[in-house]
Parts: sequence; C-alpha cells; structure tokens
Amino acid sequence: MLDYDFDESIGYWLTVTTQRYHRAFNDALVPYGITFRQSQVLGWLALEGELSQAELAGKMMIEPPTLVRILDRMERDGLIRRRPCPTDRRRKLIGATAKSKPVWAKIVECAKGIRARATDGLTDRQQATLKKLLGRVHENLLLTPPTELSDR
Amino acid sequence: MLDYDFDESIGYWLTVTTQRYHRAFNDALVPYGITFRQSQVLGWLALEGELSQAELAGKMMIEPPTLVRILDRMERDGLIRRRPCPTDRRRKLIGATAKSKPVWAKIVECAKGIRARATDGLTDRQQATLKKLLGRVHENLLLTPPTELSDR
DNA sequence: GACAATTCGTTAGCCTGCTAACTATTAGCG
DNA sequence: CGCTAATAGTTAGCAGGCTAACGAATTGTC
Repeated sequence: MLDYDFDESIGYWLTVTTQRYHRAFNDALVPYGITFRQSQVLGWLALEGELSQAELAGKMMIEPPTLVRILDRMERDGLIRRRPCPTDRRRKLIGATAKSKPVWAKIVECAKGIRARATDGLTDRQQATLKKLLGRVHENLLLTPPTELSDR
Repeated sequence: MLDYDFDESIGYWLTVTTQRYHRAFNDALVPYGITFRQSQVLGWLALEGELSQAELAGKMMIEPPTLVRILDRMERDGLIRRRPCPTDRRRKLIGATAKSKPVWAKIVECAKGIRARATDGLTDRQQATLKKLLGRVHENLLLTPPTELSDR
C-alpha cells in the first residue's frame, strides 16, 4: 500500500495552484463580464493585431475546437469580429472591436493585481526559477509518449 | 501598448504546464477507461478508506457539485459505490469496489511513468524547489481577495 | 488539368470546473 | 420542544478542455 506519494507530488501542486490562479483571475474579471481565456484572446490581439483562428489557438496552446466556442461567446458579446480572409477563403481573421478597448485596459490592471498577489513573498530570482522549472516540465511533457512498451 | 508581459508570466506557464500534465496523464489512462480525476478519487479511497463526498471534495480541492458528476460516472462504471451513512442520513459514504482494485494498480504504474517524464532532467532539489514555490503561490491565492479597493 | 493530401473552421460528444438554488436532514439555541 | 441556522448531496446552467469527424477550400503531385 501507500505507493501513494501519488498525489503529494508535482501533479498535485500544478493542479491546485493553477486552479486557484484561474479562479482568482476569473473572479477579478467578473465585473467586466469576461473570463481568463477571453482576456487572453484580447491580449494576443492587442499584441499581434488580426490573427486567424489557427494562429490564435497555437499561441494560446489550445486546440482549435476549444477556441471556436470561446470566440463564439466573444463575438456574441461584441468583443471580437470574424472577418473572412481575402486571400484564403478557408480562413477567418479575428480582430478586437472598439468595444473591447476599455475592457482590455481593465484586464491589464487585473492581471497586474493577480500577479502581484500570486508572487507575494517571492524574490525576482525565485519567480525566474519557478518559470524556468515550469518551462522544463512543460517541455518534458510536450513530446508524444514514446510508446516504448508497445511490444511488451 | 505592450503592457503585455501579461501572458509571458507565471499564469501563462502554470496554465500550459498543467494542461500538458493533465493531457499526458489522461492519455496514459485511456487504455484503462478512466481519467485523471477518477484516478485521484481511487487514490484517496485507497489511502483513507471510505469517505463522504464532502470530505473527498475537500481533499481533492474541488467543489462538491464538481465531484458529484465524477462520482456518477464512476458509479455507472462500477468503480465506486455510494453507501448511506448509518449515523447521518444526509451523508453518503464512497467506497472503492473490487472491480477498481486492478485499475488502481495500473494507475500507480502510469503515475510513476508520467512523473518520471515530467521531472526528467530535474534534480531532487529542483523538484523540491518547484513544489515549494508552487505551494507558496497557491497559499498566496488561497485568501479571499482583500477587497481593499472597494471604496475608491 | 485532375486527383490526392492537407489545412481551416465547425459540430457533436465527452469530461471537468464553477456558482446559484433546491431538498433533506441535522445541529443549535431560545 | 420548536424554530432557525447550518450542512450534505443534488440539479441546472454556464465556460472551458479534449478527440473524432465533416465540408469547404487550398496545396501538392503526377
């Protein structure tokens, strides 16, 4: 029994910490009627201008079908616009609307607040270390499983 | 413009790393027909024996309504059993079935494999640091937002 | 130029998160 | 004792993850 280091491990802390982070972020954004992922969409559009859905999904590291519904809601709420791409009729270009501008300003405020709360008590060096370690774990898991035991 | 350190920050890395982790875990568990959260339920039951739903939700750090549906599916699949508590008719005690035993053994295998992959190239000290830093961030976000700006 | 392979967005179906609101039961307090 | 408050589990409704599969359009190849 008690091979049960199982849950007191990296995966456990990743899970609960990320959950908390999203919860705090979403709570902070409630007054502006948007969510964490929606704020991220506006962030990328602010940074890069118009993007196709595939490009946006790539930057957000989510699958295209997941993005579709996020954009559906944002389009419904008038935060973004889908425009057919003039050179490739398969693509649609996503752009932020004028209505989203003031929302984006609020998001930046919120993001700063949450980050300050999240990193309270951590030195710059510790924050850098945390990012570096997370980056390594992420990279480790990026590869498809080696299927090394397929012949056992 | 470019207050957009926004997404190159802790929240970003937390999000993508955790996503990857869950994806890897779920992928590895597909052959056994269960998911990450279901495996966690079995883990807690293996460790603690019968638990009420509120206790289980507390240990898993999720809300009771979220747990209900997870348990519904597991009960449907014969992995757990809900038993009325003899001393409190509101409570239900959750227990693992005999059918879940071999599944649990497989989970332990998978968990070890994923963890090994995730922490590849990290020393024990680095893993401890990662857990410690995640723990601090989690703790920072645990408190309800101070509502310090409510009067502005 | 025609046909196969690929890419883009979408839909459907499943699992997981949350809050709000409800029922049933228990606990607490006058 | 009796009434209120709190607790356990559930349901409904919304947002977000994924895969599989599909139609439309483009790219690649012979």
